[in-house]
Amino acid sequence: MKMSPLVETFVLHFGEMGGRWGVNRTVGQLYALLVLSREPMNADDLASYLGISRGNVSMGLKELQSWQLIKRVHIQGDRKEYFSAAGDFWDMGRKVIEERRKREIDPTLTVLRDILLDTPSNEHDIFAQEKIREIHDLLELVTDWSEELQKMQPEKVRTLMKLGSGVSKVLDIKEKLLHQNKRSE
Amino acid sequence: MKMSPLVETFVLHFGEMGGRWGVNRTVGQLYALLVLSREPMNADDLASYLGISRGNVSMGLKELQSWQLIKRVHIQGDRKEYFSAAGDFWDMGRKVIEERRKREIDPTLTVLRDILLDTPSNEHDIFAQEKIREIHDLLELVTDWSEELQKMQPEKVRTLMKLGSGVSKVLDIKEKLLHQNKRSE
DNA sequence: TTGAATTTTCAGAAATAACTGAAAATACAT
DNA sequence: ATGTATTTTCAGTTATTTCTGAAAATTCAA
Repeated sequence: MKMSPLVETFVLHFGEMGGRWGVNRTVGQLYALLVLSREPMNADDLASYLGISRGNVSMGLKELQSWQLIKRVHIQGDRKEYFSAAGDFWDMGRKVIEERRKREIDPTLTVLRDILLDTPSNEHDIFAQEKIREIHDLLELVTDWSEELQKMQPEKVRTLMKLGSGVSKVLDIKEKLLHQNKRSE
Repeated sequence: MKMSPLVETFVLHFGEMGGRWGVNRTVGQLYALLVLSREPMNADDLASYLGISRGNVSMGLKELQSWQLIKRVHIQGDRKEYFSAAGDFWDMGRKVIEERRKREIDPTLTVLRDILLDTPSNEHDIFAQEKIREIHDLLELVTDWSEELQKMQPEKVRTLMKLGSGVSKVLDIKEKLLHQNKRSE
């Protein structure tokens, strides 16, 4: 089976990009194809469209499910399993960020915390530990913040982003209000 | 030459993580080692500490320089070139985000824009194009915002992050002020 | 210049990751 | 239970990435 040129361009590009984000080409292509199709698809269709083996599709779908990016769909009178993209692209962004944090940042924080518990034994290790503390604190700040953003309603986040550089001014306003309160206490 | 256990733990872990972020293990290790050392190091030292070939170090240093994460240092009376980490870890975070955007998001935006210029020829392509527009708009919003953050002073960004979920309240206040102004016009 | 010290390059080797396809396992209808 | 449709697994193959080390290029002092 063949994809339309429009779909094909998107799917192939997304496959390449998938490689850069933590997933392999196939996983990227599978997801792209499912996002663009209104109807759910089964593994055979997917393999045929993408020109890859049945086994490879199975692996890819398994991974996408573990990322909760796709969902199984049952179709009346068909024994095959069908799949479609779960949620919108905003959800997918969230999932990817969350998952990457779990796999990349969290283990690092754990290692850094362990290192910080040790007592440095010489001049050089004291310096190293200071640097590591700096890195640890920054990573912690960023992950905490990203968790907060995840919890906020998408609409709020959108508003915040649209604000652009205006956020700077809003922060100033907040500062001013704070000082006023202090003075009136 | 051997690293202290403290340094070694950090360097090895950073190497692993480097693999996940767009760089290879060696590049990650080189950077980690340079960050933790007060004195600049030359390529031979680095190769010896990390137990890798001279050529590999040369490649790695070249890449780190292209990312502007390290700087060359000349040392009096020594013909060897020395290197040290450029800027603090905050800078490095910025560089990595910027570089990744250039390599991963920007090309995608270009492709998506091209696709959006086409006129869809059937029902299915119309649906696909709608989805692609959604994705395009979100990616654009996020990249624009990330550019804004890059331009802001680190201190401001830090304040914003520390605010955490409080940002939501600040946004509400801003809304209220806006409405008041409108009413009083 | 010449030559020694140093860095860079790159072909081939080694290590890692991705993919295929057939066999094993599972799910389901009768 | 039995047979068939379907999915999953995984050993072996292929493709990709990373690394080595020796040769070529560069830098610099004399």
